[in-house]
Amino acid sequence: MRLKELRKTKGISQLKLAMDLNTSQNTISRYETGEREPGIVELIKIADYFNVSVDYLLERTDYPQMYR
Amino acid sequence: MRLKELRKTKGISQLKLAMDLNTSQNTISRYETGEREPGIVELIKIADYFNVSVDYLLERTDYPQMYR
DNA sequence: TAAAAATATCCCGATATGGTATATTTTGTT
DNA sequence: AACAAAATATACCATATCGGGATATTTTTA
Repeated sequence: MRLKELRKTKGISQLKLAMDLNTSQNTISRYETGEREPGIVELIKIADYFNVSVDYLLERTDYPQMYR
Repeated sequence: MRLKELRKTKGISQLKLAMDLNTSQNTISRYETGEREPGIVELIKIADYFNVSVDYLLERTDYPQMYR
């Protein structure tokens, strides 16, 4: 997950992100370290928050172009 | 999830899909009925299988264009 | 309309998840 | 450099969620 990178770019702390997403700081930490994985709902919340596609968030760059 | 639709388009049964994805038929059924949600790994497997983006799979059509 | 195929659901053990609390690390100030 | 504060990571734990096997139900086919 490109979470840490996106968060850093936005210049916010795990705590602020956590509050904005209605979750807790340690949960964000775990996503970033890869210790835990968010469910689909949370995944979409995160993508929306940073205005990126889920594919981008998941670092899926290597897919065909005319990909729906 | 646009799973049922994709599967139907491909004209395969839940069982065949399950075997191809190394899982069981009831798991596919539950994804399709929305009773359960796949984790990220499974989600990506499914997107790859059908050659679609995760966003498409998740029916995320309503996002800005120059979206990374 | 009976058999076969496909799909949905029940039950259950195993695993993963998220929260609180706490430890550790990093950053900033003097 | 030393200390305080902020930021991040980890331990423990209760609970939720997951997936499988078995089975029920529905749909398709002959």
